[in-house]
Amino acid sequence: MSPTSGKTLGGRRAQAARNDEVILEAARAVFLDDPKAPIAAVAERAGVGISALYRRYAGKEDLLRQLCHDGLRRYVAEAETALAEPDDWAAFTGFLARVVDADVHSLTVHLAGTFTPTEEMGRDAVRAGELAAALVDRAHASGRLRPDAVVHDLGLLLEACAAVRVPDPERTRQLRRRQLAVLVAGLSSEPDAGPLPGPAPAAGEFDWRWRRRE
Amino acid sequence: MSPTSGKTLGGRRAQAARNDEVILEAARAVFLDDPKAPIAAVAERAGVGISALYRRYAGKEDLLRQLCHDGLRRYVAEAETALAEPDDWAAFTGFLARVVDADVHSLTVHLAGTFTPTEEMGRDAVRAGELAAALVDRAHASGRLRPDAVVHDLGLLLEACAAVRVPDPERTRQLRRRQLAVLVAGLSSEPDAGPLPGPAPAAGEFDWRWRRRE
DNA sequence: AGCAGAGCGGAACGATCCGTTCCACTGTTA
DNA sequence: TAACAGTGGAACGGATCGTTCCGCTCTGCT
Repeated sequence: MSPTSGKTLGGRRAQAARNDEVILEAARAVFLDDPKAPIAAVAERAGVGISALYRRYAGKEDLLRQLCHDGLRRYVAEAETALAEPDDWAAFTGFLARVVDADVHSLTVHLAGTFTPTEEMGRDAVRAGELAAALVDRAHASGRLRPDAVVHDLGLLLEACAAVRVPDPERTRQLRRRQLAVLVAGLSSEPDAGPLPGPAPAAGEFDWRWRRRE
Repeated sequence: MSPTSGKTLGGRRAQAARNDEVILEAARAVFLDDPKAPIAAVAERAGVGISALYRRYAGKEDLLRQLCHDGLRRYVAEAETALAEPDDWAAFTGFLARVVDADVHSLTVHLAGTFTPTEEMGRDAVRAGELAAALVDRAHASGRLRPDAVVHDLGLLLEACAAVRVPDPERTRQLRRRQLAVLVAGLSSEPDAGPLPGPAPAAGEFDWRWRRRE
């Protein structure tokens, strides 16, 4: 059986296909950490040479654009998933939680402005806005969202959560969930249900900021 | 009367004294906007030459350190002012509002790690932590702060507000106040009092992100 | 009046960084 | 075994930035 037929690729082709994923993953991690990171950092993180990058993307801008677009699509997908949820308030809060967990906001927003967007991205952005508006409308309809909250407050809220960042990704997720809980409680018109989630932020947890960055 | 005597300096000396302020102000504005900004940008913004900077500071790191230390001192000062306020909850919220308005968090945190801190800064940082803890204790004592909130939640909260940024500084302040209101409401154990402050974020207000940054 | 020098503007320099290109090499496919 | 897709990484050229330096101006003193 020829290696090109069937689903399983062997040898070099498989390596190349795997690299597709590895590179995207590395790029995501690197540019989330520092939007201005050099492209060589992506290659290093992925454990590949620079050529492997330039074989797939016309240049840095192309990679950034793709990455950002992926984030936007993820946002839209999460919104669609949320709209399928019957409970209005749960749809709203679940959407926020998943978007925060996926770190989508950093991808779409902090990378914006570093490339010229495509028309398709513009369309997706409009659609993202519409879906978010629908979620907010339903949250309003449920009566649990305070009346003076508007769609674009979501932007501030997501920004606030994305701003929370510590070296450990899992801990970052926990702290963001906690932050989100406070924000959602603040947006709710009803008294809060449970306690704040996750281990509370501790004393030495932000000292790393003061370590010399190179 | 000799220009060197008395308080009023004339001519060149006055110009120099004025430059002291102008340069610090420009540096604040520039590095708040972009912590990695070149030193030439500070000079340009201040309307002076580069020499005027190097006459006052040994180098970029020196300027950054001073700027950051100023922010830290401002934080401490605001905390002390707040502690003089009789009402426990008002002291807490007032402190947050003033720190957010002064944009102190960006100065101390986003500049940290770009210079080697002095011992005095370490002492001031400790003191800042103590004062913040005192404010949180009093807020807890008032009964309006939800019991599971801790001192270091303030760090997250301030970070969240600092993350809000639009080109216009005054509008930035308004949006931050709104964000702060949501967060404070979320941290409060009692139902919220008034509506969210300020004009709500509007549709086209975040499009600037997508404009090509140079 | 005249001089010494503080204060300053901005060109020039050297170091570093970064995106991109290029070439030699390797394993695979036909 | 010939052709080539895929790759690693050195090398290049341009850009950026911190810092230095030189010449000028205006001031304050003698």
